[in-house]
Amino acid sequence: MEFKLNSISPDCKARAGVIKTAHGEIETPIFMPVGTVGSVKGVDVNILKNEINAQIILGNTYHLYLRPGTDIIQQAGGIQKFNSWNKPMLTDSGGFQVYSLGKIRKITNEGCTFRSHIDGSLHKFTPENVIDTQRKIGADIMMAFDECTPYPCDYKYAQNSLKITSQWLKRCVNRFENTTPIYGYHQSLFPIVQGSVYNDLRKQACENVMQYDMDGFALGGLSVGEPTEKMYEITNLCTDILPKEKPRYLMGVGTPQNILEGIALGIDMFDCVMPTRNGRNAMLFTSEGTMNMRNKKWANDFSPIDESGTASVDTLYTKAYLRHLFISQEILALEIASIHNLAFYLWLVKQARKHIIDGDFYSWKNEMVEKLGRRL
RNA sequence: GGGAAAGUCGCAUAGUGGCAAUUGCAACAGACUGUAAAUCUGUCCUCUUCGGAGUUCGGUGGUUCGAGUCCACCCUUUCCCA
Repeated sequence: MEFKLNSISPDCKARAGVIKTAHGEIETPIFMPVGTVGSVKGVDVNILKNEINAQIILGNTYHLYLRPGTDIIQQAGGIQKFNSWNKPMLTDSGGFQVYSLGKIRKITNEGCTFRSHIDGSLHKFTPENVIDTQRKIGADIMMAFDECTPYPCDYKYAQNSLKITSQWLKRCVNRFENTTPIYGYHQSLFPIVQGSVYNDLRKQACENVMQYDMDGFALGGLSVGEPTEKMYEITNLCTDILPKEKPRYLMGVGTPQNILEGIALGIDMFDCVMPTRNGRNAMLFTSEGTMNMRNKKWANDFSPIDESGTASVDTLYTKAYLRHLFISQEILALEIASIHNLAFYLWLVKQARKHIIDGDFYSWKNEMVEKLGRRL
């Protein structure tokens, strides 16, 4: 994998670059739609490519391991063939499930045992088998196995968790370096910086991950409930330390505002379930603010969903119709909202990139953030 | 004409002497950040300084300390027999 920086903002840390992977190029900063089980919920691959202009999507090791299982994916020739996406993919390691499945998992130094959320069966994830599984899934970017710490998280817990995550990283890297891709193309491994909201732990975590010459670095354990300012503060601290010539990925972030601020702080990659999940729950993000499409005020608003939207659904359908679909619990509502939100997110990062290259990102960003926070 | 059953907060339901009154739907809001989420939460008779206060269960009377619940009559609806 290659990363080339095209330009850096004069008045903040925003960067525009290009990541080259075996499945194609990714222009950064980029938002990566989440497709946990190998599918971006409610959105077909053609729409993802042609309407949304997605360049890379996520999959999840834990979910794909449980279903359909790595055998099937291997028989298909890797995840990009299995889901017909055939473009860059990234798999999360299951580290987030260490956090989100808190009640049905147990962490040890060795790894983490999970109860399947599907049938309750017991499964053990270790840094080694998580790398093996990600090799079998075949994403271009694999994530190290970590513990995404909860918030609030006391210092002692964060410190101990970071110790485990660091040990796991060492084992992940070791396994990564002693295995080869199954499908003949290069796969990268991104370490994850943890350390909760503690500056010294984060600094220590950054220095720890930097000892490995990996293709990119991620910030994890943020946007889990901490104050937004804290998230920015930690992000800023980390991007000051992490190597400039490698992509930085802020995991699980976030709102459109979070993404623009993240870009200003030197982040290149983002992913979040928000555009799809909130879309399914009737929330639309637009350049003028957010809308709850279930609200009565849209009942007879026959204006386009988003006049300035880039997806065809934005001008094809009206707000009143979309509200009707949500109220009637029609599956089409979820699809339209997901397409709109993802197209908006991808439009947003593309604009950000353009303004970074043009050199006026910072002022544009401030203007946008103000608008994005509105409630329509 | 004769007989039977039933009328509860938008709709549908629960309730057979201590209830502002069950549940579902609908309605109206809110939440959602590396997806156990097409999910979850709240409001849903009126007013409220959120402590409460005031009016309710087809209607009118009555029994009772107390009635959606018991009694009488009336009104309405449904079904059955002529």
